[in-house]
Amino acid sequence: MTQTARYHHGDLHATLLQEANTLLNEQGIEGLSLRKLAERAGVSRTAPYHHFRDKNALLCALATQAFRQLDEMINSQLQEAGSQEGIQNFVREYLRFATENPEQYELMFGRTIWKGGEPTDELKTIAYRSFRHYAERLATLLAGRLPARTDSLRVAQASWATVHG
Amino acid sequence: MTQTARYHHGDLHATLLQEANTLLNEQGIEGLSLRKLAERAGVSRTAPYHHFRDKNALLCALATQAFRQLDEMINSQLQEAGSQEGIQNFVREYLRFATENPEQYELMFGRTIWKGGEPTDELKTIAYRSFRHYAERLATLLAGRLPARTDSLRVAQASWATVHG
DNA sequence: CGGTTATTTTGACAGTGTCAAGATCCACAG
DNA sequence: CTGTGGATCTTGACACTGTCAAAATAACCG
Repeated sequence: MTQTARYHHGDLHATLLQEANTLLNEQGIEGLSLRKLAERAGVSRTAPYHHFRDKNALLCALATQAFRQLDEMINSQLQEAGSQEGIQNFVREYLRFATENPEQYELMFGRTIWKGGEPTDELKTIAYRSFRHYAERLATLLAGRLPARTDSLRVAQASWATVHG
Repeated sequence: MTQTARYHHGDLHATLLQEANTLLNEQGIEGLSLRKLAERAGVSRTAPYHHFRDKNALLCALATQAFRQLDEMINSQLQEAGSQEGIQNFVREYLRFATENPEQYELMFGRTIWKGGEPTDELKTIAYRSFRHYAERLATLLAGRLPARTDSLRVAQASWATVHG
């Protein structure tokens, strides 16, 4: 629906993303090669190039997907915005995402995309949007404290430290 | 002196480390290939393998070198341990190291070594030692505050955030 | 049916890390 | 001085990787 459907393969675009995700979880970010991916999808080595311009584009698409997922998680929890311990719950949920999906997390914030190759415009917009949602969410949860911007950084750093350790 | 000297090349071990460092600064961590390195050193592709078992070993050696440098910086500043604003000075110096040598910093703390390949024993010991020095230094500078461990983490996170942005 | 377009494949190229065998050279024993 | 040994380096090869060009195939639309 997002692109096309049912040609030779069926829907390679989706299949590739899906298989790339499992490959990412299995072998880590550096174990993800286009050729392995193509083989898993049952197509030839260069088939993915008609759905993603680059390997970088593929990684950006994966990261975008993960950001969407994170965003959804954030927004879904927004309704049960209790008061005090809602913060703990929120942070816990955020950390859970980071620890349960370490590879996607690395992909989202790591060097591979943001330093090496240029991130896609789509990725940039959704990343910034996600961060904005995140900051707003935190600002809502924090009634009287330091400015929200500072605290969001704090939490981001804490989650990083958690993943790091 | 550390290993050998003056055979065919002269002292490849040192030359390799040196050239690898400049290559690291020029092309970043992923632009560092053993073959380019060998070409720069004026030797054949597999020559480095008699001085470093792996590419990973080479990277670990580079990181070890950088840790030594950091350690030296920390210890050199230890003598002029003023009182209050000595902390700021220390942090500033630490951040300066991180921002002036971003590639080495990435190598020291980044994923490449600590996740992908296993770090060398030498690297691990000096990394832990460096961290210990760092923590002790901070504990000395902080008279009455939170326990030192927490604060050292804070500073580490801040430096990471700085490099990240 | 024919043609246009989307999709996929085959072949090729450059670059990477790494191993196995051979060549080269230095140092030191005889 | 000479040759043996071990350190050092090179050549050749293999299996990967990303990526491009050109050909082949299949679907759609008129």
